[in-house]
Amino acid sequence: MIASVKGTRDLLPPETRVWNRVEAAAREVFALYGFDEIRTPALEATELFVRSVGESTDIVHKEMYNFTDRGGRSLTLRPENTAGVARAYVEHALAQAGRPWKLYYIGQQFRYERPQKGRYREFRQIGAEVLGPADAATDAELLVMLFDFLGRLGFTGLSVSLNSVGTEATRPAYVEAIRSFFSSNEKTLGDDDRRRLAENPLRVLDSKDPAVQDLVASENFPRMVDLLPTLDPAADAHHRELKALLVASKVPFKENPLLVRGLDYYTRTVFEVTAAGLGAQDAILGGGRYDKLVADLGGPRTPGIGFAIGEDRLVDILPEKFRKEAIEGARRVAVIPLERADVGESMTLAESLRKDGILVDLVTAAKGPGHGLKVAKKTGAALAILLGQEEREKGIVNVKDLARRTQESLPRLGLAAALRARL
RNA sequence: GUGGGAGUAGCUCAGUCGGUAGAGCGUCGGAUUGUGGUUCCGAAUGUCGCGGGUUCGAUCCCCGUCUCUCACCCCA
Repeated sequence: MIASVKGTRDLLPPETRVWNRVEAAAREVFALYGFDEIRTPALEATELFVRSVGESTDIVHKEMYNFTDRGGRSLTLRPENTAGVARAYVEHALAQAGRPWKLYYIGQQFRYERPQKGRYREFRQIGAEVLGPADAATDAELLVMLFDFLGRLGFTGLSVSLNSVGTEATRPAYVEAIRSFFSSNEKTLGDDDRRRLAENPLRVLDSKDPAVQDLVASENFPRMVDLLPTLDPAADAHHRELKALLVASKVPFKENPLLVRGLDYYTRTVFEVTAAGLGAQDAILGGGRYDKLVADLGGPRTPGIGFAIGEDRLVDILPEKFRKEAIEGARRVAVIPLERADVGESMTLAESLRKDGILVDLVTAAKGPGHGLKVAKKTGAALAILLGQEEREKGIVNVKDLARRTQESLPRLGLAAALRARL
């Protein structure tokens, strides 16, 4: 047997119904906010991720599926989708349109990691990006849209963690402050945190080491939000305006001065939503502003902000009501011809019912009515229509309610309406 | 890349102190050839994850490996 490759999985019915409903809700909500879909290739030049996601990240130096193609090009299966969107923005000179671009995507991403709960090598993300505007209202609107979407899925009690990590201009000063703080506490740092401090200092704020967590939570630990008013008054004003807008829009958020993001391109606003029930991988979505990314990719200096939702994780903790409704879906009718001679008539009947908008599953190859009913029940039909010689001659059908175990004879004329009343 | 747990029938699992395996559910056939879910009878399940070692003999012990799973790392 050939099995699916490590860290990938098949999504089978009826689970695919749930995924489809989630994606349909995303498309619906995002459209309401003026977003359009963008589809970028799963395969990109390796250089794209090196320059955007950043060489200091694990994603780039050990988690990418990259290979050299037959033409000698270094290609990579995208580990995230923001870089691809930014690349397309530059490549197609979208800046020339003189308008903000509000884009969303739904698609597979690939990272070569050890799989665990909520973490796969092939996973799906639903994301949105706004390219152009840099004002706080853009950030706020994006989060309003996000919670509109989450609310539609039935999530309650979720809240977004919010922080500002400053800009490219202020980052070095902040990193310096972090390093000097730890210079006196270096011995409490483990190997991982020592490495972080050297390679990607902001990540130390994310440490799971209790001793380090205590230090980071202590009063004299430098926090970006505290430094912002002096280091970068504009970013500080942006941050404060965003918070005010979120309060006004009733977006549930919590300030978290220790929140940082793993990707190098984030500036100013960063946010994350975590949820219970996902084990150690508890972030269902993350995002932030990336005001320098487009310029880094050779485009015109264009600010941007976006989020990416881990669809696999989202589906994993989806409220039961939404999941149930998606799986049960529209109620269906099974049409069961009793004999071979009844198949033609059954197909005609099925077609006419479908024209009236009824979901019909024609059960062919049934070995007798008993077997046909069994199959109908197993495929989840609500009603079963039995059609044989006797029914054909009388111009009726026998309709069984599979849940109630009742049967009644109904005339062929006006059958669709009669069925709809029973579905 | 590191560490823990697990791999036996389609599914959930039991079992053999080393003598090539069983239950329930499901599937298939029949009782009932135009009416299912109840009941009864019968049948098929499977290189016991894969490879090697020890042994007269390994599903069981040992080693390796793969996959799943949880955690670290990292992140959605």
